[in-house]
Amino acid sequence: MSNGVKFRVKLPYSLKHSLECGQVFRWEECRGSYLGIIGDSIFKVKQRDNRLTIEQSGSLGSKTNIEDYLDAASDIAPKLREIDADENIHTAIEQFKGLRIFRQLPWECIISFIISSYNNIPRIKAIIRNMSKFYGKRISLNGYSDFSFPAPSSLARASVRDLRKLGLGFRAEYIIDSSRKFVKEEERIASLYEKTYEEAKNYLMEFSGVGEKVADCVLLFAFKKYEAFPVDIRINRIIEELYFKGKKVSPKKIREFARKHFGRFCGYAQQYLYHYEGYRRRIKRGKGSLLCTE
DNA sequence: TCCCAGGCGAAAG
DNA sequence: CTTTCGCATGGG
Repeated sequence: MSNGVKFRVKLPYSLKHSLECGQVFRWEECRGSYLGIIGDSIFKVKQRDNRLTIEQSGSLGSKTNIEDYLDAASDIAPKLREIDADENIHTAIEQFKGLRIFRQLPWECIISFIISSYNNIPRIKAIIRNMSKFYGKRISLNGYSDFSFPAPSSLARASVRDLRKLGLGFRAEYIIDSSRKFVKEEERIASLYEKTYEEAKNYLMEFSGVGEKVADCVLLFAFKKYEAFPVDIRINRIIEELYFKGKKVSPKKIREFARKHFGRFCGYAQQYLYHYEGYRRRIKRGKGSLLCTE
């Protein structure tokens, strides 16, 4: 069974760019719609102009607030105006008009980004699929079937051997340790919404496998801390190239530069630049003919 | 065979 | 304080 819901969004809003920019790992394009899994539900979402049509598996009483997750109620134009500090970011904003930062569930976000470390996106997705298959439960929507994200208690009980078999590698211990901590301290996690960026970051970095970058991803993608600027290899590279003449710069310096240069919503700048960097690389590697930005 | 991937933690400088 | 190194796994 499924429930249909419609939302009006304030443009610019791009479901496509938001789902494909690398902030989420469990969404797939499917004949003009997108199918995704959040918590115990499968969602099917379609955008037509300023309207989102959403179907959800399970009951209406489900605790996942999809409108909030999809950032369907806010207007990003003011934020974009604030980060629009130069020609580079301006181009990225134009290129991916409507890209939104969603609001993910803290649990799923923490685990997903622990898995993301020293890894690539196709493999991150595959590992999360595997994990869900073995530690989640079967769920379905309109004949389409999949598995829920594993519950904290399920992963807390897993063994290193079993997790390694799913391809987690050296991250298996991180996942188990962090799951146990999460189970013990779930109330503290919820309280992070009211904490400052620094306080919340210090706490998140107590989790095994969570350093500065992963903590910043969780703060940005699950807690709406838009001053978080996650610096991974791609962001490091493109900031060096665009703002430091290609000279080597440490992640710490990159973060400090970004916070000053793009302002209090620098997390949004990060996501546009991250997606923009991937776009530029694809053009360079393959079909260099279309839409060269030089 | 080498290189890379949305880094982290521990060790060394 | 900053820099360096090992880490599992799979794809290009």
